[in-house]
Amino acid sequence: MKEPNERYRNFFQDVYEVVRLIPPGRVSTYGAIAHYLGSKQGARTVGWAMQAAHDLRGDEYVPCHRVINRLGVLTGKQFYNPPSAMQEALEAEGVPVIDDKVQDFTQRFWDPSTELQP
DNA sequence: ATTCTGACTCGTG
DNA sequence: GCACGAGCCAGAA
Repeated sequence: MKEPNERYRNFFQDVYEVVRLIPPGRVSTYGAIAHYLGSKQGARTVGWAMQAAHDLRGDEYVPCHRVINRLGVLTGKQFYNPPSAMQEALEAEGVPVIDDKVQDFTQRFWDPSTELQP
């Protein structure tokens, strides 16, 4: 995963890989992914990566609907078309969403640093 | 090159 | 519990 000679680590590509590893029915947060990648507070960059990943299709597809903020709110739903697509995608996987908030967020939270052992 | 913004998060008051 | 400010990184103007 990590090249020993990489000066500029592609934050985006790393984010994509981690997001792709999120199991269906589980959700993760920007901060958790950023923390797993080494940045303590680079959560904004993760969100930016999601926006860039919005166009990816096929093998490059990234389930960005499973990535939400730390409060369990679908902050990025307004970037979907239609905005309700994100909520429906989660509910289709068995994740109940009420008022743009994921129910049982703590149980469904998937932390790569914890669930994904190196 | 400099400035500003943003799918975020944390510490204070 | 809520509001404000600071920190971090990538891209656009």
